[in-house]
Amino acid sequence: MRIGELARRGGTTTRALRYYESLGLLSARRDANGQREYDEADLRLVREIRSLTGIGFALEDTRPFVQCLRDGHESGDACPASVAVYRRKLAELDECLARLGAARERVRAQLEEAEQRSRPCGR
Amino acid sequence: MRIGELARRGGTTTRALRYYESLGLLSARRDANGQREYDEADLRLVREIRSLTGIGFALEDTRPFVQCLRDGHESGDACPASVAVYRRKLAELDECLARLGAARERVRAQLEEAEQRSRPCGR
DNA sequence: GGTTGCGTTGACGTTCGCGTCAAGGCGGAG
DNA sequence: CTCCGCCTTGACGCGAACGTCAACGCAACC
Repeated sequence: MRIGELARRGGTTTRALRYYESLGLLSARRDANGQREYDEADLRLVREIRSLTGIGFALEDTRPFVQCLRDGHESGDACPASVAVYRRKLAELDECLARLGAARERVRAQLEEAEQRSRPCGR
Repeated sequence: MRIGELARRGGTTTRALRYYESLGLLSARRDANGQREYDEADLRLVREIRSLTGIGFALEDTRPFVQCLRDGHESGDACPASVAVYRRKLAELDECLARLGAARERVRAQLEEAEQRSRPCGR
């Protein structure tokens, strides 16, 4: 299949696919006219990338998963490097959740205080 | 006071202050040499901006608070527009927390699953 | 022959909040 | 005089993940 079909089936755009290629995440054979030619394995890679970035992974973070699939594993997270990314991401998410939770609490307190001031005498 | 002192006392940089001015958040009188001249009220504005951005507010979100102080209110959040930003931010934070919490759960589940596969027979 | 639809590369634009030069002016100390 | 420290404007850089446009080629259809 060519790049347009891969984009449609992968739920993305041709621009994104070329971008992934520029990062070395994807590679393509070329046909007689110099057009990129992909197969089902490439579609699998694209779906892995989109699935992970959909969760909030950076493109760089998807690299071990893609490599894992390329190495013939049936799942992108079957390799230690991928699992390490999971762990790191989990820690990042926990830290981010803590910061946001603290921020939320500060905003909530400020809001409450401001509302108190606007109704000085109860209720 | 001039821009360097305002930056120090406000806990930021001269570059940031000029940037705020370019956004219309800050304004400055000029002395005979064309240099920016600030007073304590300006310092107050800068501290309001820094305080809010420190919580995670975008610079645009600080505008109502700054305007509120300029209008003579003793607190930047004494105006309805500021309180509205509080509410909006609170909602944004809640949504963000929900998304991140869901992402965290997905990653955690993936991680657990991957670890199961790597130790097929328990323990 | 012209149009449509697919592909190609290259390069600039976007968003945010500044950082980091560049090139110069002004005032005071030594 | 030079040097230092402060100030001025203007302009480019950054990082992420592409969007968008330009200008072109190739194949098929009418």
